[in-house]
Amino acid sequence: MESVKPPNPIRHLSPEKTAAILDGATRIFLEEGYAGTTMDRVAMAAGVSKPTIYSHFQDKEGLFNALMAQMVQKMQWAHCAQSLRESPPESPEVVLRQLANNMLDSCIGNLERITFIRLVMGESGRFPALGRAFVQHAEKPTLEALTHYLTACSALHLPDPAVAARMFMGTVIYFFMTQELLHGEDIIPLERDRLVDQLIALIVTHHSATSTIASS
Amino acid sequence: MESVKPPNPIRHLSPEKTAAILDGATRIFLEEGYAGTTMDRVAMAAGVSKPTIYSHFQDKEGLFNALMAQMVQKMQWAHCAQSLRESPPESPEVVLRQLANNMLDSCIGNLERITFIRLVMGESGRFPALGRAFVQHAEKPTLEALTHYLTACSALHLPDPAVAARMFMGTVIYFFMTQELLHGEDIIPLERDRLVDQLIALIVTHHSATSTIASS
DNA sequence: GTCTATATTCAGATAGAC
DNA sequence: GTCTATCTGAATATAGAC
Repeated sequence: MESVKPPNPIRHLSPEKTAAILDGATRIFLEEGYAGTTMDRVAMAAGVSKPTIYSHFQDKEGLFNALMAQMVQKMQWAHCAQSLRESPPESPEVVLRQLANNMLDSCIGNLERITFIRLVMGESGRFPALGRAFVQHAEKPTLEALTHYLTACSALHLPDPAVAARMFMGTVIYFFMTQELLHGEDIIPLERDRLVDQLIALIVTHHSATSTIASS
Repeated sequence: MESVKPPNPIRHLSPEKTAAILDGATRIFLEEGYAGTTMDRVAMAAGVSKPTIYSHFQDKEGLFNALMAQMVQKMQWAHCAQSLRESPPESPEVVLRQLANNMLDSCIGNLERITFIRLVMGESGRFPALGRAFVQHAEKPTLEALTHYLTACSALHLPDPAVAARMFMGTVIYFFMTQELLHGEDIIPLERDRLVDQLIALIVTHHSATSTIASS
C-alpha cells in the first residue's frame, strides 16, 4: 500500500503506451474498484500486453496511484469557482447560485465523476494519500475561494465565512451524495432548484438579522 | 450482483454458527472491501470451515447482502435524533447542538462506522440496493425527525424546514467526511465546536431577519 | 520496447467422510 | 451439520523470444 515510486521509473518507454495504459486502467479501476481490477483486463482495455504495463509501472499499486493522481487533477471543480472571481458587479445571490449550479452540473448525471468519488471514498482507508490528495486538490481550493468571496461580501455580515463556506459545500455535496451516489432520489425526493434557492436564502439573509434586531 | 435470496435458505442450521459467520465476515468485509475479501479469511475469522459458510449462505454475494442489511440497521443514527423528541422545554439552540454533537460523537474516532460508510459509498455502484437501504434506514429517519422538529419551531420562521434539515445534516456529514473519512484534518483544519456553533447560529437566527426587517 | 507463454499462488465453490 | 481435501479457474508477476 501507498507505494511512492514515480509512475515512470524506467526511461525510453513510449509515451503513447503510457497514456494508453493510464487511459485503459482508469476505465477498469473506475468500473471494478481496486481489488476488483485485474491486470489482464487493464491490458485488454489499454490494447497492450501485460509485461508492457509492468515495464511502465512498478506494479498494480503503482499504476493505481499514478492514475488516481492524474484523476484528482482532472476532477477538481476549480472551474466551478470561476464565478467567484470573475463577477464583480453581480449580487451574492447570483454568484452563489452560479456556483451551486456549476457544482451540481458537474456531478448530476456525470457517471465518471460519481464513480470516481465512490472510488476515492471507498479506497481512502487503504490509500490514505488518495483521500488527502482529493481534499487538497478538489475541496480546499473551492472552500478557500468561497471563504474569500464570502469574507469580501461584508454586506452579508457573516460572523464566520469559513464555516458558511463549509455549510454551502456540505449542503450541495450531501444532496448529490444522497440523491445520486446512494440512489436515494426516490426515497427522500427533493427538487434541486428548491435546495439551491433555500440554501442561498439562508446564507444571504442571515446576519442582517442580528444586526437589524440589535439596531432596532 | 444484487442477489435477493434469504440469508438462511436451508433449515436446521445452528444459529450460533450463523451469527459467528456474520460476525467474522463483517470484520473482513469492512477491512478488505467486497472484492478484497476471500472466503478463506471469512472462514478463519468466523472459526468455521468454508463449506459451513456455503451451507448457511448462498454465496459470497448473498453473505455480503445479509451482512450489510444487518449493518445498516445497527449503524442508523436514530438514537442521535432522540433529543428532537424528548425535549419539550429546551430551546432550539440546545436541542440542535445536542443533535449535532450526537452525530459527531457517533462518527469521530469510530473506526467501525468510518469503514462502514466507506464501504457503503464504495460499493453503492455495484450494489445499488445497499445505497438505497442506507438512505432509507440511516438518512431518512433523521431527516424526517429534524424536519418535523424544525417545522414545529415556528418561532424560527424557517421558510423551508425540509431544506434546512438537509443543510444541517449536510454540514455535519461533510465535516466528518473531509476531516476523518478522507484524512483532511491537517489540510483544511477546523475546530468541531466552531462548526457546530456557527451552524446553529445560522439556522436559528435566520428568518427572524426577513420578518424583522419587513415589520420594521 | 513489446510480445507470447508460463510460473506460481490463490480465489470461489464443492464432493464426500463423519 | 460440519469437517478435510480438492477441483477449476483466474489472479499477479515474470522469463525469454523478437
